[in-house]
Amino acid sequence: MYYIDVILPIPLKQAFTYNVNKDQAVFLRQGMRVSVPFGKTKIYTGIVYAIYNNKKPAYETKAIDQILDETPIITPTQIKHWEWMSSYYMCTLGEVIRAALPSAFLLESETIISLSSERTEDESNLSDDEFLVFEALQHQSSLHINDVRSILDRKNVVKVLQQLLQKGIIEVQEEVYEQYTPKLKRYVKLAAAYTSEENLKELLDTLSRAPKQRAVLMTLFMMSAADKKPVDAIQLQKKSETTSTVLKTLVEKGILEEYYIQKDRIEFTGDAGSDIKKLSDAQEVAFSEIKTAFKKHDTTLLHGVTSSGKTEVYVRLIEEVLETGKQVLYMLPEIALTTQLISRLQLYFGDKISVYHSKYSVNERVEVWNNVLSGKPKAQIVIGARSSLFLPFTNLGLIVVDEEHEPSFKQYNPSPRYHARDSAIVLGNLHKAKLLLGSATPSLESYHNTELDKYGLVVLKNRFGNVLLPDIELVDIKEKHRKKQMKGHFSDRLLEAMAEALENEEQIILFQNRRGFSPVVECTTCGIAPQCPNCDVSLTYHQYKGELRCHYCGYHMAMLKACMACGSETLDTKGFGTEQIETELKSLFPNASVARMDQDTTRGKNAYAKLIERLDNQEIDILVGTQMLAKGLDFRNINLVGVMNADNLLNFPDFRAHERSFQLLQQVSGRAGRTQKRGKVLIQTFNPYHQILQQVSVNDYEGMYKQQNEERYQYKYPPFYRTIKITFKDRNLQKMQQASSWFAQALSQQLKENVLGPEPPPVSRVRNQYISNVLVKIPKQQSISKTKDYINTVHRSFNGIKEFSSVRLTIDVDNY
DNA sequence: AGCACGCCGACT
DNA sequence: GTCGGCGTGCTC
Repeated sequence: MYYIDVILPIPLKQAFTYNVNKDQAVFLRQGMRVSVPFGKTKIYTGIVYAIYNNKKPAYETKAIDQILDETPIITPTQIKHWEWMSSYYMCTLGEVIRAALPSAFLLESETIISLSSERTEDESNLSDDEFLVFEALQHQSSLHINDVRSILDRKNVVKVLQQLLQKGIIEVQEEVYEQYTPKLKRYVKLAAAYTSEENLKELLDTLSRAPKQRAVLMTLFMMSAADKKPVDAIQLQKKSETTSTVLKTLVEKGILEEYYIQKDRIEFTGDAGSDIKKLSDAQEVAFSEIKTAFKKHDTTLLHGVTSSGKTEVYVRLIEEVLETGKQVLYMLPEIALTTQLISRLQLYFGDKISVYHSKYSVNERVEVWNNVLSGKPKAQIVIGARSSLFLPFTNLGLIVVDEEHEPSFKQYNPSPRYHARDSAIVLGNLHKAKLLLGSATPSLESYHNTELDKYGLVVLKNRFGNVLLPDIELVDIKEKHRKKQMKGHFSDRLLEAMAEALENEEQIILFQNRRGFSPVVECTTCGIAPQCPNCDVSLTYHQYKGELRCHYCGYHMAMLKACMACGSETLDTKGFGTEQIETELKSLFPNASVARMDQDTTRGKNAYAKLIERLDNQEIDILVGTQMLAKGLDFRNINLVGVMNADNLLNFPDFRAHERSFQLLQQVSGRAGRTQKRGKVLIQTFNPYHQILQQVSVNDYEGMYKQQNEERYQYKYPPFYRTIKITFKDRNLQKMQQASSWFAQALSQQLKENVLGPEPPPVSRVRNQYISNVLVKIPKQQSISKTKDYINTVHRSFNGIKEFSSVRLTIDVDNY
């Protein structure tokens, strides 16, 4: 008897052992997929981890269902990388696998719900439950039955789904086995029987009374004579100006033969091979400095101010690596992965680029995966979001992590809660590849690492073409309020600058880090704000639908006419969002065309691209938006950027709030004045003397770094201490509190004062679940892996306590 | 995680 | 009397 250990994509620590026969054992390799029965009913896809015949397990083994691959789809290097991830981020290998493999690789024996592709019905006549499902599908492309159960918080969801199906809102997919379907293209050729000249002549004679069919044949001959390539059925139909019926008849008569060739979905057809732009002197210096740095350090940080032309430097570096025949991974945060950037890179590298991120369909992702695995030239450069680091590289030479400081490189949910930048560094080591981190505002950790000489550092101080950095001015709106120089949320200073810009036919960007109309509705009589019944937050007012919504669970209700608590009609809005700015603008500048960019307006597939296009065509004068604005927008005609209120960024309750504010404000400012004319940035704030704002206004990254680093040291935060956050959730408040206290106590037996909490987060209840956090701080000299071992030990004993079995627990390593 | 098994309340 | 609620325990 032979046995294999299989890793299943579920959050269970162990591998599972199945028996196979000798033939299977000889055929199987580590990294192949098998489908296996699991539990009473389910069939799962698993990855073969080990094959052996000596040690018989103590329990009965089941036989596998079938082998799904001819050759491994996962490389040994990937397995090593994933093992590191699972131990470092304290999750199971199965969870890593689930995140890593394109879902088409994992067969599902379940119903999958997605939004209908041809949706005509509007969403207004949906019941509450139906709307919740609809809303959830806006955020993730597909749901399982169980997701729907948890969203609606009840078991019987069939009725709701049937309604939605009937209304044409959703579609369901049932039990797909192998989900990947190759795209096939239809070709035609002359049947073998007619290839001899005699037969052909005879054939043409018999067709003399069928001129249409004859014409098709003649066109076919012409086409195959012109270029010796196979003749595409659709092309033939077009060229011979005929219908599909005629073609079909010819096939049915046995004169033509149809055949299919597998085709790649992603095909780059534009012109490629544009010459790589000549680097400016500064870029050239940076380029050679990077190469020098790489001799000493595998990882180097490129700190270049906004629009200093970092991309061109990457391009040169990539070009050099390509010449050695190695693969390149270029990672970007999801939001920065715009068509603008991709097509720019395609100009240089053409069809050597593959793109990999969440907007791509499962089939497209499988194709990229296979191309990378087999080292195809068209996947020599992969540009992608954080999940692209799971691809089966065989020969990686360089990883570029652009916008290295972006928080979206860290995955929060679901597990594995990995940081793509840090995981990329490990991946690079495994491949002995070089790593370049790039940012205009590096994260404190990375900059700190350059100070410790762990990373190399290369600086690009000036903007490309010596364009000046924008002039940043702080506007004291406390003062302006006092002097009654505010119109709504606009200071006279901002209005003045806007009027001038409009006069000059320049475009304006306004930044407000909050969507919706106004976050809180409050009764001015009794001071009570409407709360979400499921979560511990106030509801947000959305004007366009006349609704109050919860951003955490999706709960919504009609806007109130009177206060629920005291009945008086003195409801007022507090705080403000993008929507309100938009409304105010319409009365302040009735002639300007205003657009809004936030999660609500960029929901559809092409909405974002359309907005960009309109902006590019100067159809928009003023663009109001959230942080989405900060990335990748590169337009010539924007000279004024207004930040409506910097304070809500600075007051965010997180130890990184100041660093993040600096980064975000710098990024937003970078949108202004990308041409010769110097850009202008106005930042409205109640607190113009805040250190961070002062540092932003004079572009003092170093100063910010020094000061923040000092604070981190003082308060024992990263990069000096590492942190691990353990979260407890339960519907029952008491149980949750008991469980988290027990855990914290158990931890502090050994970790002493470095265990903080349990402490409820700012939003302490979401979807009727009470939440509490325990934070473990790890001093530099303390072993990280030993600390984790200890946490695991405590976790195991915790799992043995029956009273706590309903409490959900998650562990987030490096929770920043 | 997912699922079955098993034991208690509001309905035909 | 049943349908369905979620607590409990197991999965090679």
